[in-house]
Amino acid sequence: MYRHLEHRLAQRVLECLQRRYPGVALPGVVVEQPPKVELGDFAIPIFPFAKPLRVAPLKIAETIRAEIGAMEGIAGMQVAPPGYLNISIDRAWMAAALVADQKPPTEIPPGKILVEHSSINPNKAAHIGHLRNAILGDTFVRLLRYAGREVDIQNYIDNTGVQVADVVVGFMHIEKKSRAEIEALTRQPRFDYYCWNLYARVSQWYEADKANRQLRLQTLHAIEDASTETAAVADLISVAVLRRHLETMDRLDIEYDFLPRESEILHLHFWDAAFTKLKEAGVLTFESEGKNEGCWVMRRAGTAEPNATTEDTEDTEVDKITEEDQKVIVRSNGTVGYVGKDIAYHMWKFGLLGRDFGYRKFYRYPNNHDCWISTADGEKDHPHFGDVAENYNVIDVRQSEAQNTVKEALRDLGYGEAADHFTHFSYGMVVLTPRCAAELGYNLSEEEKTRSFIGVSGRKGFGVKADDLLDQLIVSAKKEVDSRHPQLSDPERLQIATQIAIGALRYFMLKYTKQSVIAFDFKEALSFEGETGPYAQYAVVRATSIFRKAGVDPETFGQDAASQISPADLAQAFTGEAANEIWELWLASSKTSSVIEQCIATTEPAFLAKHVFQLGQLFNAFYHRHPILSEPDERQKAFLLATVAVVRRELMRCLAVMGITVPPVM
RNA sequence: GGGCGCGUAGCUCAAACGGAUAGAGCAUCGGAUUUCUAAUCCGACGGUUGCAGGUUCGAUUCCUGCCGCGCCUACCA
Repeated sequence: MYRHLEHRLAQRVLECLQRRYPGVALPGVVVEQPPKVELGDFAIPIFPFAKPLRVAPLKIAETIRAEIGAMEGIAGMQVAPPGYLNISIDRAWMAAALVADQKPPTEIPPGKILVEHSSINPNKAAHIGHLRNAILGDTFVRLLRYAGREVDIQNYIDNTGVQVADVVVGFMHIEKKSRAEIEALTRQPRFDYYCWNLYARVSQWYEADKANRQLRLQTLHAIEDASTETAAVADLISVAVLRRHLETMDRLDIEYDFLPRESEILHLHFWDAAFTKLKEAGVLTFESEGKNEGCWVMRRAGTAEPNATTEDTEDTEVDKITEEDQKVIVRSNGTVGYVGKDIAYHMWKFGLLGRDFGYRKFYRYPNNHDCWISTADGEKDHPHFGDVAENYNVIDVRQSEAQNTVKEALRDLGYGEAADHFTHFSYGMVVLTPRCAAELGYNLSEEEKTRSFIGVSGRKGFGVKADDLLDQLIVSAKKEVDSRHPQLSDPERLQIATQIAIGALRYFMLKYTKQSVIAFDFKEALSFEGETGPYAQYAVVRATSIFRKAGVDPETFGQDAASQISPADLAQAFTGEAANEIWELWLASSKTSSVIEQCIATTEPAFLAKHVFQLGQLFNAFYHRHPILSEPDERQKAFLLATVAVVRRELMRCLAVMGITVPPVM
């Protein structure tokens, strides 16, 4: 409702100005919140209009106030120096809408959205960096679904790359294991941990004797040919590790719909179809000399085009790209690189390739949801993937240039629409503090000791594994739950501890803005106090507890409250100086849709985490100041209970979007 | 060398589109529970927003230069 009002207000103000000053080009109306509730609920800075209108800000504000007319939901407007228009919401009106949980209809853009996230190399256990990716991606999916959008979740699997090849080398050439032995190993619990250690050993083995690297190339080559024994082993390993990744992410309530694999992009010749179109459109050029002789190259994204400004229509001569600005797409030996495959894959995503994967069911979640995987020959009946209107790739910032190159390739192919709806959801790395590195027993080199942080390295086997972190969080939470609720059964306490652990982990990964580098530290990640997931969960638990003691069901209380509390009661409750504090809580509760809209528009889930914390803070302060069950005035008591019901509902909603559930007690 | 990003309190981070007195958490110190759970609340302490200019009514935010740090810049993925 807040969001609806916000939009309507901005529109009305603009209309008012256009009516009063016709023909003048005006900047957009910005709606923000005044620094204090006493000043009002919305604030519109008028300064930007002063120049184009050639009128003093205060005077313009006064004009709007006088001429805008009545608006449903708005109680009044005030002009504030040096040039703000402050607007007060009709508190009783807004509160009644909130109690009744009214949602104004919204227009939902047509078309399906594809969110690609996780995309972990299937050669070792997932670590904290992958957790950040998956949690950001999954939360973004939940944001979109909350906004009514249809979303497909894809997890791209690079099962034929160097990283898988390295582990295959480890099994076949260092450990000299047979296919049957490897198969037996894949059935052991946490096979991905085994691979984690082996992968680190392979890297050392390469270091020890450079000649060993020959095997990497041979193996890589063999994997691409599906008929080889090596390819069979690689498939065995990558599928087993992939399954482990799905299990790990499922612990956090993260699910996928489809797992497209690089092997199918190769075997179903996606690239051939894309290559033809890229050549026809002149996106790729053949280099006949220089260091990239014999390669098909394209311009790297972000490098300037020579005559971008001068628009000569007749100049069809292909612009020479300097070697430095060239991105090799097809190598001189005829094989295609990663960016090329990615271009083909993205053409498929937008339904522009003219080819499709085969599909088969791969993994069934406990809730019976099926996750599909790509295959050469698939099942006849399968859901329709791809052909989407919008695409978001959750990939860390190091791939910005590659992502932009794919986007520009789409644009240069003439698919401007697709390029415009291609979004690289970029985020910063998770790194380790030197203290954390020391706790993990890692010996820092002299050079590393001087740094403020150390990067996670799968190659060195250096990092915090996702399952380990989650296990540690659960143990830590369980200790607290055990001491607080000894009367509960052990499985019940474990269940609660798990919910708290997930809440802490997901909140931790979401509270930082996405571009910031997270310096991982066990002390902060394992904290359950202050700005954390458990803080917000605890606020809801307290709210639930009030209803339990009052013998009222909070879920159905809304409808009852709407009939029991009259608009006059609400108006009464929000009058007077002291009422500002409770109103602030209602106001914050009304913002869910507005905050979620902002998160989507800016691809920034951290705003929601911030909002949840602020709402929790306001509620906890309210909780301390207002004893509810002992309130003698029945009408006041009903109002306070309605307040708790609304805050509880909105907090749970926001937490659900973050993938966080709330235990019955804490 | 070129490109992208970052630099805010002791530490970790906010402040979308330039706006009202730059805010939180942690840490430190001092308080609060006969009450709906103290995983909570209240208070104190803590700032030349890396440096120097510029743009303007107004700059943490935009522009230029400099300093420091990170990433990208492979016929790897």
